[in-house]
Amino acid sequence: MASAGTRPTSRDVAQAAGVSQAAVSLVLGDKWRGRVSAATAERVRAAVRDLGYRPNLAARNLRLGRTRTVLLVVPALTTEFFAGVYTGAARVAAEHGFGVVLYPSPVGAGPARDPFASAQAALDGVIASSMAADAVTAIRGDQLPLVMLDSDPAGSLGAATVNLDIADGVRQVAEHLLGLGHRSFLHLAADVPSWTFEVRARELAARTAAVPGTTVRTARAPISIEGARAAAEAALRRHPATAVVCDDDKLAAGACKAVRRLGLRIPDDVSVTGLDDLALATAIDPELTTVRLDAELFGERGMRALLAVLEGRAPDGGDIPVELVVRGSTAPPPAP
Amino acid sequence: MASAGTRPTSRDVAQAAGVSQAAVSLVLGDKWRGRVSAATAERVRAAVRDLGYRPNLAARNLRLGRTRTVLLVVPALTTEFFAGVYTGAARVAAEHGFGVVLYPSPVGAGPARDPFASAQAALDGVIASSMAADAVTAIRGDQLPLVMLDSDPAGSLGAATVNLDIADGVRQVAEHLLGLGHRSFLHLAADVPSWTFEVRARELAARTAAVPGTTVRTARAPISIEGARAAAEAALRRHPATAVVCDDDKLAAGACKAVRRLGLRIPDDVSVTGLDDLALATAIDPELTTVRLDAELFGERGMRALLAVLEGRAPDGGDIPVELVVRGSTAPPPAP
DNA sequence: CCGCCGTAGTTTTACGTATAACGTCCGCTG
DNA sequence: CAGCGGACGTTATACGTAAAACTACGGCGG
Repeated sequence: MASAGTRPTSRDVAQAAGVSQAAVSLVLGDKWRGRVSAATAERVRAAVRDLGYRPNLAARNLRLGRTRTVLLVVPALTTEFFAGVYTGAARVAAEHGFGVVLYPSPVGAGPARDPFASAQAALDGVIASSMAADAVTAIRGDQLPLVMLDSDPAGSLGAATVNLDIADGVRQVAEHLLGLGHRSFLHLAADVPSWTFEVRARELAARTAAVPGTTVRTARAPISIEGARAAAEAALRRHPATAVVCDDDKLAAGACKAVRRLGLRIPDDVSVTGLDDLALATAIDPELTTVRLDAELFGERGMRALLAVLEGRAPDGGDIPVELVVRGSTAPPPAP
Repeated sequence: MASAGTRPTSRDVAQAAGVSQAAVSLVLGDKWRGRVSAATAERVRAAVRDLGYRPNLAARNLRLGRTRTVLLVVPALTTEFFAGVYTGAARVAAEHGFGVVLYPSPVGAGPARDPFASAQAALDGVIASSMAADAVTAIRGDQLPLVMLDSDPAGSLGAATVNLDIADGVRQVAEHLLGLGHRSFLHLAADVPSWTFEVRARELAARTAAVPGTTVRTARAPISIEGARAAAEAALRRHPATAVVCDDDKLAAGACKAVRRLGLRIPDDVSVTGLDDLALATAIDPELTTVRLDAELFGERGMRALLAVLEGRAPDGGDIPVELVVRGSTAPPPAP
């Protein structure tokens, strides 16, 4: 019996059950068939319960050379989007006996201190949002299996990638607004250097360029409601537009405030669209026309891709489809 | 030199530098003064850089018997509040060489599967939100140092607690509304069994009871905008009120939608208050009068308390002050 | 000249687990 | 009846690190 205050080890269990430490390991590892009698196995399990034994994970990880733990690197958790990503990833991970540890990259912290130093856990692999890419560069030293979420397939450090079909989402938004008759756009862009935001800009430009007489101006804003409000208000004051296309729902919420400040109504005078479909989208009035992203599926696919890499298989590709959700913030432009 | 594909160990470094493994450990642990010459130490560091050596954390954790990692157990990450808690806790942790791992307790998952099985990391301690208390009961088996956030000091499983002064926040809200002249209240309560929500109800009842002629009715709602809207709408339809006090900002956003659905205006006909001061509070129109909680300080204090417990010191008490933020959603009630 | 201390290391051990390798005993088959 | 294989274990070892215990040597005070 271990002295009080010390956690019991498998050896303590063995002693209590009157067997060797190896037998305990076999029973707990469920590898005892044909090696230990059922009666002995039950005696071991009883001793485990009695002593409240829990295996020392550090020792197990050392012995096995793997941890069955992966790190999910996300930008700051100020949006519930990554909650969904985590949920999806964690579910798939659990099905395969893995755990997921979250590393919210300190926002704007530059090329972050090594995430491993911070999340001291020993890891088998990493899933990283491209929005936290600067934190990930530190990972390249270690040759840990890596999956990038929403990253440029070309320049993704050679890692596997899983992407949402953002281009299709922007296409749907553009065609919805063009179909309503809008011809003058403000693109409220996120002030974040990230491939996925570049895709938005590129696709919007391409779709509007296809319709003659259409103008698109761009304003950049930090992803915060107040920052977006200020940027949108300034931009609209200089160059009025009938449609404001925002890179995400938070920016759209700010844009709505800007429009109202200018004495205009939504959607009668100005239409506004978001992207994400957060809770925020239905909290504001009118509710936001936006693009729904399936965050959980995103996380699931990310985890599946990482498992594939870990097992030496090729991750299966294919972008994740997205869906336009039309609500009350879009309508035909006012008659001239 | 380790064979390609294998991570170099401290022994590989030792061989490359022409010293013993122990010397490497001394140099890396910064305990070499008087034990290893400066020249040799530099040779070791060069070898570390050359080989790209990184210590095996599993081995270190096993050897030291501690991990310098703590677990932060939170309810689902669907609010940015816990992002702040994490940030604060992680900052303090980093100052002390600790890392923080996040475990978002699966919402409504009942007495959760052992969080350790999920977050496979070996841990030195746990900080847990009382809203994820059911997940924490599993922890009691292990005698890990535990700090509870916003938990009943009486029934907190004997763990240290750190609390926000929620009672004071509710008091400020009540006096603000009573001062404006409101006498008929609806308390939109969170449908979550948690001590901190009980405190809200108790304090609101106490403050309003002090003013004759005041009525308070209670409606319970799940913490989601749509759920809150439905609950508030039904409650207001049965018993009109001039002030809706909500247990958090999300509920308040739903309440605002309910009020508008009933054809009433905010704040002219009905005042609404929240609690949290999330981004949501300033996203809606009018902006929400609410109580600002300092999430980062909360996380900081939680981590400091855990460090105190780990070092055998007594955590210093004292609730964290909160602050009423008056915005556009509250005004005097309409004249009768 | 002896003992002692400081410097500069090395050798050895322990952390707790998983598993390969090794023993027994016994019943059965050829 | 020799021998063999399955059931039921045990013994021994390795994972990579940190640190205690040990070695060796040069200089210096008494």
